[in-house]
Parts: sequence; C-alpha cells; structure tokens
Amino acid sequence: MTTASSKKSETARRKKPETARRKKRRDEIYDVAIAVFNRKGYATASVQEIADEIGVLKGSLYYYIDSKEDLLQGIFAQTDREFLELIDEALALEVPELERLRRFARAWCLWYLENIERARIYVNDWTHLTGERLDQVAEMRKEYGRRVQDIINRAIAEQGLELTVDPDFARLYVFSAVNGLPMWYRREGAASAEKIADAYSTLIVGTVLCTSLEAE
Amino acid sequence: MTTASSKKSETARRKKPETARRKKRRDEIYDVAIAVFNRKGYATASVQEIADEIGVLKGSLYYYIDSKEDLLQGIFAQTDREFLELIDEALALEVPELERLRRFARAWCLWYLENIERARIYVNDWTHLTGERLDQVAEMRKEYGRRVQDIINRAIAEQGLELTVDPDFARLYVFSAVNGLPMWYRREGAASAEKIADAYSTLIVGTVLCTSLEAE
Amino acid sequence: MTTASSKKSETARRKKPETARRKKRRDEIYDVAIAVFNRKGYATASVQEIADEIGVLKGSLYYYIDSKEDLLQGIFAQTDREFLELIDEALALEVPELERLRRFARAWCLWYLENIERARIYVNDWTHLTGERLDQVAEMRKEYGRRVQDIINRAIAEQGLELTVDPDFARLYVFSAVNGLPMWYRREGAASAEKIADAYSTLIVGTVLCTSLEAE
Amino acid sequence: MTTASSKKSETARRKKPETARRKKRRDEIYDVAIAVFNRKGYATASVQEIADEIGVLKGSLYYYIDSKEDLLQGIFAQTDREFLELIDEALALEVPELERLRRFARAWCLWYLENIERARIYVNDWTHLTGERLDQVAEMRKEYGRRVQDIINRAIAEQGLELTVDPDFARLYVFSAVNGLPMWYRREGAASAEKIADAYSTLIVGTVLCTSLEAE
DNA sequence: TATGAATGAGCATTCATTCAT
DNA sequence: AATGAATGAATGCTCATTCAT
Repeated sequence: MTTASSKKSETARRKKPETARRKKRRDEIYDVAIAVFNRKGYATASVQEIADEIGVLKGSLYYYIDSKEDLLQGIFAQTDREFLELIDEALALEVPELERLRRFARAWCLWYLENIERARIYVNDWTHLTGERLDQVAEMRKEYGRRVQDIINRAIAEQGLELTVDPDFARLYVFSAVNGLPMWYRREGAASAEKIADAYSTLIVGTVLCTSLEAE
Repeated sequence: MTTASSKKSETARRKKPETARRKKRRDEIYDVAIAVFNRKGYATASVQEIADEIGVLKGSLYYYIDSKEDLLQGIFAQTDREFLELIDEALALEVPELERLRRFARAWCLWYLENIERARIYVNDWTHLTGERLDQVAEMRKEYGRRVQDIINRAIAEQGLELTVDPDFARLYVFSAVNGLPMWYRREGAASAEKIADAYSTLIVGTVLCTSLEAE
Repeated sequence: MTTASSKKSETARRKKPETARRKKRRDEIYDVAIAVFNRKGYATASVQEIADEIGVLKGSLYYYIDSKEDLLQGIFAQTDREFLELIDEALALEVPELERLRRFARAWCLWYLENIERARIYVNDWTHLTGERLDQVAEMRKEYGRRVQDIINRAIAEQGLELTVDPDFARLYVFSAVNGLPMWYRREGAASAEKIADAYSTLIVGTVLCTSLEAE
Repeated sequence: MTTASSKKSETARRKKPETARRKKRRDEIYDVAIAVFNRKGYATASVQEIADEIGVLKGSLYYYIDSKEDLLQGIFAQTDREFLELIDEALALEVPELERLRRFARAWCLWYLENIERARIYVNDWTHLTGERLDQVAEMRKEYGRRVQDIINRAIAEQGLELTVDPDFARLYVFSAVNGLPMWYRREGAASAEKIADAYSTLIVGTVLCTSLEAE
C-alpha cells in the first residue's frame, strides 16, 4: 500500500551522484525493461529476464532501481513527459483550431507508433502500479484528458457545430482508438507509421466533427 | 465448455452430469472469478482469492475447474458465444446497410457496458492464455474482425462512398474505441449505458462515413 | 507411524458381513488396484485412477477399503499366501533334494511370470508400507528366506558339496534373480513363461551347485 | 550435467561458472538428495526434506537445480559414467575371457556395494524419469546390457560350451542378481563388501558356465 | 559496482480421506 | 451402497528482494 520508494530511510536514499557511467547503465536497464515488459507484460515478466538480457546478475539491478514497480513507474514518467510536450507543441501552433486538432492527432499517432513498445506498456500495465504511484499516473491521465478535451472543444467551437453528441464522448472515443494502436500495430507490418497516422488523424478529426451528426 | 482439457484422457474422467446443484456452484465460481480477474487482472489474481470470496478452500475449486487458465478460457468461451450471436442478429436484420451498422454498433456497445467486467477481462487478459487456447482465441478475434469488417464494407458500398481512408483502418479504429470502453466506464458513473451506446453508435457510424473524408 | 487400520474404533470396525455381492466388489477393486499399481507404481498411482477404471466415485472405494495402503497390504497378503503354498508343495514332494529344488525353482518362476503384475508390485512397492504393516511384510520375507534356504541347504547336503561360497549368498543371489523377472518380462514378449521357467530353474540349480566352485 | 534443461533457453540463463564454493554446495545437495531418495524413494521424498537436511530453504535449492527430476537425472548421469568406465576397464584387460568376466563381475559388485545408496536409487527409481530423460536412461540400460552380454558371450565362446540355456537369460539372471544387492545389503551388516563381491563373482561366473548345464 | 547466494512469501495444483445425504 | 462435495495438508516451483563480500 505504501509506495515502495519510501521504504529506504531518507538518509540512505541520498541520491547517488548521477555520473555519466551510471546514467548509461540506468538507460540500458530501462531500454531492456521496456523490451521485456512489452514482450511479456509487466505482471508476467521477471526481473531475471531483464538481468539476463543485459548480461548482469539479477541482484545487480537493485543498485540502480528500488523495485520492479519502480522500473514501471520510470517508464511511465518518461512517457508522460513526452506526451505533455506533444500537446504543448500543438497548443503553441498558430493555426485554425481544426488544423491544430488534425496536426496534434497526427503527431500523437506517430508518436505512439514510433514508441509502440512503451505505448503498449502504458496502455496495458498502468493498473499494476499501486499506492501513490497509481494515484500519480491516474492524475496524469486526467490531465491529458483535460488538455486533449480542450483542443477538441476549441475545434468544435470554431466550427460552430450544433452538438448531438457530448464532446466528452468524442474525447473518450478518440483516446480509446489511439490507445488501441498497440493492440494491432507491428513494426514489420505492411502499413507504414506515416500512412497509419494519416488515416487515423483523418478519422480523429472526423470523430470530432461527428459530434453534430444526427443520430437517425 | 473446456476444450483443451484432455490432460487426463487416459482414464477419461467421465464428465460429471451437470446437476442443478453443481451448475449453481460452477456459476458461482465463474461469477466470482470474473469479479476477481476484473479487479486485479488475471496474472495478478490468485486462485486463493477466488476461493476466499466464495468461502471454500482453494483446493476445492479444482473439483469444478481444471486450472486457473481453464477458468479464463471458460469466461472467454461465454463471451465469444454472445458476441457472435450479436453479429448474427445484426446480419439477419432486413434494413439498409447503414442502419444495420448503426444498430449493430449500438447493440455491441450496450453489450460491452452491461457485461463490462467480462469485457475488461477479455480486452486485457486474452494474452495470458497459452498453447492452443491462445490460438483458438486469436482465431476467434480474427473471425470477429472479418464479420464486423463485412458490416462496415456493406455500409460503405451502399453509401457509394469515394474512399480516402482504407476501411480496414476504420474497423481497427472502431474496434479500439469499443474495446476502450472498459478503460473508463464505471457502472456507478453519471452516464447511463443507454446514453453511452447512443453516442458511441453515432460516432461509429460517423467513423465509417469518414472513410471518404478529405484529409486536408 | 501408527497403522492406518487402527484409526477406526474397534466397535466401528465390526466386520461387515461378507456377502457374495460385497466380495465381488472387493475382488474387482483389488484386481483394478493391481493393474493400476503395476502400471504406475504405488506411490505415483492415485485412488482416483482406480475409481475411474472401476467406474465408481473415488469416495465409494472407502466403503470397501480403509486406505490406499490397505489396498497394497491386501495385495501382499494374497501373494504371501500363494507363495507359502508353493514352498509347502515343494517340501511335500517325495523326490531327491536336488530334484525338489529344481521343481520348486520352476514352479516359483512360473508363478512369478503368471502373476507378473502382482510380482512387480511386490518387488517394487513393499517399501511403501509403514508401521506394523511394514514389519509384517518384512517378517514374511524372512520366513520365505528361511524356507527357501532350507530347500537349498538340503540339496547341498544331499550332493555332499564342499562349500567355497556361503549358501546364504546363493539364496540371496537366487532370490534377486527371480525378483528381477518383473523388470524385463512382458507378457507379449517373445519367450514363453514355460521356456523362461525352464532356463531359470536350470540356472538356479546351477547357482546352488556353484557354491562349491573354486574361486580361481 | 543437466542435459534436458533447455526450458528457459529463450534468454539462455548463462551457465554459472562452477566455482569451488558453488561446486561444494552442489555436491552437498546431491549427497543429501541421494541420502533422502535412498531412504524414502524418489516419489515419496520431498524437496522440503532435502532442504531441511541441508539447513536451507526449499526454494534456495532451485538456485542450483532446475527441478526435482533434474536431481534424479544428475544422480543417474554420475552412475552411468562410472558404470561404463567399469565395463571399459574390464574390456581393456589382457586376460582370458573367463578371467575377464570374473574380474568384471567382482568390480561390478564391489562398485554396487560401495555406492549402495546410489545403486538403490538407480534400481528403484529410474522409472520416475519422464520424457527424453526416461528415453535416455532406457537407452543407457540397453547399452549396458549389450556390453555385458558381450563379455558373457566371449567367455562362453572361449570355453567352447555347448549351450543348453540361451545366454540372454544368463545376462538377465546375472543383472537381476546384482541389481538385487541393494535389496538386502546394509553397510553395517556382517559380511564385508569384499567377501560379498568374492562370493557373487564366483556365482556369476558359475551362472555363465551353467548355460551348458543339462536341464535334467 | 557488481556478484553470488540466500530468503521468505506466495502460487497453482494434487490427493487421500471424510461425511452428510 | 454409493454419491457428490468438500477438506486440509502437502508438493514442486517461482520470484522480488536483500546483503555480505
């Protein structure tokens, strides 16, 4: 229930000086962890497998991480940072709102596809966090929602749509559609990330416009 | 119900006659298993928890099931049956194709929402099946895809749309959107299942129509 | 540690009247148990398998037996009875001692081969008895040893052999050789039980005669 | 040492370098396992007991072994190696064939007696191996048979015996006699291993010579 | 920094046995 | 006589984590 990162006493957790060497190792661990969690899922993956793939003993990892859950959180933190950046870039654009939506949608999809392993973990395994780690991620997700909703609402307002569908549903629908990418996308697949992002961004814009579609 | 359980087939443990009493217990086990898997995820949930919730010893469950994985497969089997029915009902309707799509979409969403626990397990945990069990479910999913694609394509043809987006993407997009329902829907939430199904079916029809949307 | 048969109180164990019907069932259980123990070994075999093969529920067996170990002991009891008879028949013969040995050896082998399933259980699984059951079987085995030794010694005396090998070793050697039959004999094998018994009885007589063999 | 342990071969858990410390622990585990399997039989013995006797937690053993069956196979592998050596040494002797037989027989018995615990496990528990492990051991046993038969046949040929008994039976008879040693031999017993080996080798030579004994 | 060894708690599963009906 | 259900204890095995070196 308590976060694993609060186990060690404050003094003991004096942040190790992040030397270049240390950082490199850390990054390697994260990269491998992403590969392994992606392949087997967080719950099923074992710390052993990560260690094996790095070529280091299991116990040695704990010099760099506090726990397995720590690793997961770390992956999410990175993802969070990048996604927020993505949104901010879209908001910074000086273009019509619908165009902003389109460009954001495209960038979003592209980012998912290019980081499909991390995206898959994000979508599938965030439930395996516990305690405040979970709260933190949940809060983040809400924040995403708010910002994306904002983009959507501005487009709707700009277009002067007469709503038949609650725009909240449009957001949820769009989020789910994008979150579903990792379910079927394979890097070696036939369709390129570019092509997929084109198609998806068109559909996303369409979904937003459809909030004024007559039900019958 | 259990297909791949031919482990002990040497002496072919005769199939127990499904008495009312026995069926009741079995159903209870499945209900509790659904609740527990839904709450914690299949991989993290333990047989112990299911037994505890029923108020029976862990080992006693094995009088009714062959394995934990068996339980998961059983849940899927039920789900598969119902979903195929849903599609067939839609295909049997004598209405215009777009209307068929709309009605199917609505029924689909409604069914997801009403069985949201099972849906969540289906979406999240099918990867935890192994061997032919996994193959079987994978095959089922493909079959769903084909049938839903069929419904989509017929609507597109009927409407004489000039395609700008591959209809396969529309299917994937729609599937993801629906599969995403368990991510955010809560029974106690503000929006009723009916309302959600209305909105989503409109958006789904919209997505299909958007396959002729100009990208720019 | 305490024998399983002392679990039930004296009064409760009032021997059920051995009706014909009951006896038939009991015999069937023993036959199947022999088949199953023979196939998988006592330790690995399960009561379930026996019940399955009879076509009765596991629990029902306990109307006829007290425990799994009981079953094993029962099998041994039958075997003991028959083997003692075999020896007694040999001792009753009015023939020269070497001839008595030869005839006994042949009958012994033949009996092993004809009851090879029970013999296999006897040889392999007597160690799985516990408490006084084990003591009882151990005592029986000693008794066999004494009687067979008697036959051997009489033959040696009759032949006036000048011993170079302790006749006890001859007995142990012969016992092991016969006990080894279940290790390789298969009913469907090429050699008939008769032929094997012929060969083995010759070798057994030979072994006894060899107690006067010069070591160099 | 472990041949069939390619379970985790995806990530190929690198073979730990066999340091002296590690080897000592491994040997200890094997020694205790031999003691426990010898005492209770493989099927009845539990990993728990082995751990208890070493004074380590059950799970800790798995740092050194892959499975309980692995332990059994490891014991057999050692035994196989030694036995084949024994035969090869006998075949390398430059002595008359009957003398070769006698010396081999003696060495064989002596080896059994000196390693009586392992011999007992070998004789009793090889059936508890499964899959290719079982196949491998079965193949080994056949190979032994062929080689010992070879020694026997050469002695028979050298002696120019007129056969009345199939030499295959002589081999089976002799094998059984030796395999029976663990049934009765106790280290603390009256007879020394040397004395027993003397007596048994005489009887073994005798058995081979008896293949020309008249049946009547 | 990293290793090697061990811990301890947990897990899915099996099975002989009991007993109310 | 037999059933059907449950018990309870054990089993082999896994794994995140710790820690002395």
